[in-house]
Amino acid sequence: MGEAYNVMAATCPSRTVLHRIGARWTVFVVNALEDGPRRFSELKGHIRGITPKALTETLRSLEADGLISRRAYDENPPRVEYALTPLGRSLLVPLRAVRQWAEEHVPDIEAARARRPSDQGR
Amino acid sequence: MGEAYNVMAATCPSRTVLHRIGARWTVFVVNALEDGPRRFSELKGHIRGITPKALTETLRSLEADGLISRRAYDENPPRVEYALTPLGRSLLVPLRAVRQWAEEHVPDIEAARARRPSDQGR
DNA sequence: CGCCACGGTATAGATTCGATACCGGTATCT
DNA sequence: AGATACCGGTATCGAATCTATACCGTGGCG
Repeated sequence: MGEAYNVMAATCPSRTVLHRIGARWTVFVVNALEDGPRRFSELKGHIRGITPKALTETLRSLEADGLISRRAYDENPPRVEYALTPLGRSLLVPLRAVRQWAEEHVPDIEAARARRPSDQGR
Repeated sequence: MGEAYNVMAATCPSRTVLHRIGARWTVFVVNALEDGPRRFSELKGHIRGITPKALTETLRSLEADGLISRRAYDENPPRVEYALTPLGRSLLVPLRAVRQWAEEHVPDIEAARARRPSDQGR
């Protein structure tokens, strides 16, 4: 089953998969699509701080990997909707857990950082 | 309770937490420590392809955030052991799920990439 | 006409990353 | 004694990546 691939092997294809998942904005975009399709500028507004370039690249990558779908309507002003595919929805499960962990453990991590002021900035 | 923080807000501290989790090698290092303490060169050998620089930086960051502990023994040749803290162990749960997802869905993603040869390289 | 909405591109500068070489201290081999 | 090896890292440098910011084309509307 899941035993055929091993992320620890340098040449394993799961490496590139994990790399994509770990890319800077993937967690945000996938989480932002959990409630259904969204437009480009909705995503840009919801994920604060993302630049249009970063959003475009993330969406293109996720689309190439079959995690999201892109649907352009021939209207004006233009309308483009992005949605999770079933595969993307299955990824949402572990990524939502990561997001929740991050939100829940902020105080622990801030406390740890405060304990080592020298490393604080990074 | 996890409601106090929201990763979608640009200024929310959970952002920096999620950024750290999503850093290039974090998933690998945390997963590599799941079975107990390991030495620097054990980690380097186990996580194929990681450079010493990347490993050092990842370990320092995780230590600063209280996710792993570093213990240096005064021996020769030198010995340094890294281990997950309880906090790090709690992060292992969602990260192991991410790793498993990656290993399980390699075929799906490779199929999706094959369907769009133009975007394949990235 | 003049301006706005939308879904992006273009460009440039800062940051991070990876590959590779090297280091200090001690034990062990010849 | 001298050479060599082990361990846990640094140092350096060029390449890849990310951010900020400005801009664009199409078409509708007042």
